[in-house]
Amino acid sequence: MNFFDKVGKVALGSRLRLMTAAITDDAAKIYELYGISFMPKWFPVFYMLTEEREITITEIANEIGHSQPSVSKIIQEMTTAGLVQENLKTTDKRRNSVALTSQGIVVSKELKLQWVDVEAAVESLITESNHNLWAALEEWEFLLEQKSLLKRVIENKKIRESQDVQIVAFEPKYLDAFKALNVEWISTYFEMEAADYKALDNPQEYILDKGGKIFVALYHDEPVGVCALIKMKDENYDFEMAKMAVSPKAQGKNIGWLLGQAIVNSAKEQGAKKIYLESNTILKPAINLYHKLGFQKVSGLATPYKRCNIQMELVIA
Amino acid sequence: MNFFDKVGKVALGSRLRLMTAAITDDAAKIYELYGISFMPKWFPVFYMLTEEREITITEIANEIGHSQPSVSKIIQEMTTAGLVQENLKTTDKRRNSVALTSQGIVVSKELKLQWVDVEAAVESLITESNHNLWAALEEWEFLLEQKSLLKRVIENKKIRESQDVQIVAFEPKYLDAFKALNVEWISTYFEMEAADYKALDNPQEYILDKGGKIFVALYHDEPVGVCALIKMKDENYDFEMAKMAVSPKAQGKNIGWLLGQAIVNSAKEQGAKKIYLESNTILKPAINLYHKLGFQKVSGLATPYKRCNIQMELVIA
DNA sequence: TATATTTGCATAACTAATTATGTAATTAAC
DNA sequence: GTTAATTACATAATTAGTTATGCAAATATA
Repeated sequence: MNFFDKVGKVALGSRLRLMTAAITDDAAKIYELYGISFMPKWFPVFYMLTEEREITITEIANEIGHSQPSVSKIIQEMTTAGLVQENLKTTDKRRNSVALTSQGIVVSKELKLQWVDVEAAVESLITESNHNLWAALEEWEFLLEQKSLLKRVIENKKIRESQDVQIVAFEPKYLDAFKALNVEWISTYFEMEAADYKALDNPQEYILDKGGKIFVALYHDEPVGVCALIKMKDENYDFEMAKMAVSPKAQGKNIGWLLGQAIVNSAKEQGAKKIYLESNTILKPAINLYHKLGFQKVSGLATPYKRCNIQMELVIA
Repeated sequence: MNFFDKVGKVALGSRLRLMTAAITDDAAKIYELYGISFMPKWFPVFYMLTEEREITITEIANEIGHSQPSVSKIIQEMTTAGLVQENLKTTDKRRNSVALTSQGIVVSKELKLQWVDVEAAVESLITESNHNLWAALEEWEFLLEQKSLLKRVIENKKIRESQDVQIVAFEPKYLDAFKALNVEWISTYFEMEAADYKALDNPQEYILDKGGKIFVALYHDEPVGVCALIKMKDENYDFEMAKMAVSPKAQGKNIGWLLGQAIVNSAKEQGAKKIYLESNTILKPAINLYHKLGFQKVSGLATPYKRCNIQMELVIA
């Protein structure tokens, strides 16, 4: 059984590598066949020179997708072979403007015949096949430019891992985690304040007994995130979302989003009309998350926290 | 405008190389993302080890399409990293039978999660695209195994060049070429005989005046091949095809085939029923060509040539 | 059974690319 | 008009593979 059928599409890179090797190995033999002393790797650079009368190293590199040092070396080799002349007069003395020599032009004419034959051979392969490799490459270049493979994998990882995350209601055994996770991030960016200690040391008294809720995110049964819904004594707001903390070790698993949704759903169930929150604009990913949850910036409320420089609310439809 | 749109499909190799680079660059970042200390290039070898409990270096190399030294080095690296154990007991002491260590098995379990995510990402790309890159690669591997790109290019070259070949009737100005081309090949393989000199020195008298024909193949107006249709005084045969010669410089342009067809067509026009020829079995490409033209082996006729060890005839339908 | 050939592997040398780095020339910023 | 930043390029170092080579073990052959 074929290796790639066994491994599956994780091996796309390996499969591409082998196909590339097969094609470029044959390319080398094709150059031999036509008896032109020309190295296959020169091809893209040389092609550019047949199109543009004069062009600089960096321009070529950008156009053909090679690195600048690669083009630099190839130009040197082709100069040695007498195909290219360097350092043509330019106003900018840093630039190395290059062009074909008359010998280079002769070789280009011989090569053009070869290119016609190769093009015809590739065309015949495309015609014979059901799946157009050339078109597939073109399309994939576009798709990967829109969203790289890396980004796509990150998304899949997030989805898979968030399936392993459980959001559960607070229990006394999570008391330490509730405090530790909050202390961790607060003391990283700010200083702990009196109001923090009150809530973190006595969540039962200050949050739960007053009609609030605390949710804990478990990843493989380990508490890695917490968030509280705190009853407010305000005519405008029913609840405050506060004390959201996610362990840095567990980032990238959508845990903030899952906790936020649990909080919002719980508020809805309790008939809340508006949820309030306080934060700080240096916490960009957090602010971003609040936006995604539907929170909008507001202002004007008093706050016991020094670190608060932004206030937001969510109006429940 | 995109480079590849401009160049055309000659640049398939370059385009494949860039796509391969894009994918493998992202692969490296993906390994980082999962925090597993594992080099991307280990992947195919490592995968084989997760499938087979014990396997030798060469077996892996054949399976994954790498060279043996490549696998050898990768195994050494993975051994240093503690993932693989080498030199497990085998009867054959040349063989290096390798397997995962217990640590390797642990890593394989972590990697399997990653593979699932990557596979899903590639699948999503395939779904989004009209042209299935994975399927195209699979198909092209098959097509290129059937007939390599090199072979396909050689065919195209032949076709293109045979379009530049003209078959014309003999004229006195081709007298020297007619002799020289024949002397060239005859003296390479055999020795010139008396019968050769008669016909080559006096084609007018010995061939044309007796109702025969001579055709000359011109490549860029240069005579590069000749062939004669000689009237026979035999009850069975109307003509003999003889004195076919193609310059080694002009080989691979289908010239033999074109000359042969001209001869056969001319014989047909003159109402011939059977054409005869003499040759030698060491001239394999020639015998092959005669077969393609429809000649079949016969025997029993007298011949003035020492070098003749095979006789053939073409019955015209 | 001695000898030749083949096989399995490691090591060395090479290749075609890449990133990293240094330097001179140019452009921008104060 | 200095000084800082940027640009264009060459050179060096690195990488992931490849072929070439040599040696010991195993197998085939005379």
